[in-house]
Amino acid sequence: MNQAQVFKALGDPARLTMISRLTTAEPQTIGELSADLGMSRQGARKQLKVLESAQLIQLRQKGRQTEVSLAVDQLQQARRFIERLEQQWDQRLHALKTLVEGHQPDD
Amino acid sequence: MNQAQVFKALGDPARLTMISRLTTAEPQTIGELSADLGMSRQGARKQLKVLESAQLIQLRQKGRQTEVSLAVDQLQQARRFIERLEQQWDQRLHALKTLVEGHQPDD
DNA sequence: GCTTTATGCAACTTTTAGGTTGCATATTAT
DNA sequence: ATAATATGCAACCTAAAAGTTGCATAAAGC
Repeated sequence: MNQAQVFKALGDPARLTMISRLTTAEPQTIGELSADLGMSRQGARKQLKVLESAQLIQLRQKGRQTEVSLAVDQLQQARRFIERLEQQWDQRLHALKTLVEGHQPDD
Repeated sequence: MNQAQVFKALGDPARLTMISRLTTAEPQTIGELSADLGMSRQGARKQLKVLESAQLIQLRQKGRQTEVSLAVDQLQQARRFIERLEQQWDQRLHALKTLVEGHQPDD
């Protein structure tokens, strides 16, 4: 799984709305999730496919309807990715600070 | 600042590379950051503009060159956004679990 | 069996993104 | 002064994304 792809999938208001809805109630059917997004059912369906390819959701056939559930793992990985960036960034700052202090022993 | 816009900005390999580079060395000039991305300087410049509109980086003119630095705040907000989603999700699971246990007092 | 519901898929249009080339310009170095 | 460097901006091209409409179909309800 490509990290950029996951962020890209999250980078759309409609898709972010659907993800957010899934955190509060789950599973939901494709029909439920596709309502009130200001677009056609088929339009929403396309966005769900994007989320599915990014492995942010899972689909499961249930009779004539399809249940959608959140794949929290992928969300977690996205968060951790950002976390690592933040860590790298401030590790560098600390290293820099130590270096500077080393050159000025009397603080 | 729009949350989807930030994720969208992160949702491209070249842009993610630039952000990542900035966590390890900063500030860098536009020229430095634009090298080795497999695209022209002007192409890279466009991507930097995307990152700037998403407020993930800041530009600062310095003579004939421009320094680019990371705006960690925005990264932090993105991470927190995902964190909140994860929290909502597992708060719901706990609520559900409690509810179920309430109905089956003898576990 | 007939109808309604919940979907799927393909073709098409329009908008946005990603990237290029070409040229202009201000700053620094010689 | 001239040349080299570090940029900027606009026009253009191509490809991908976002969304639509129209039609097909399997499952459920009556």
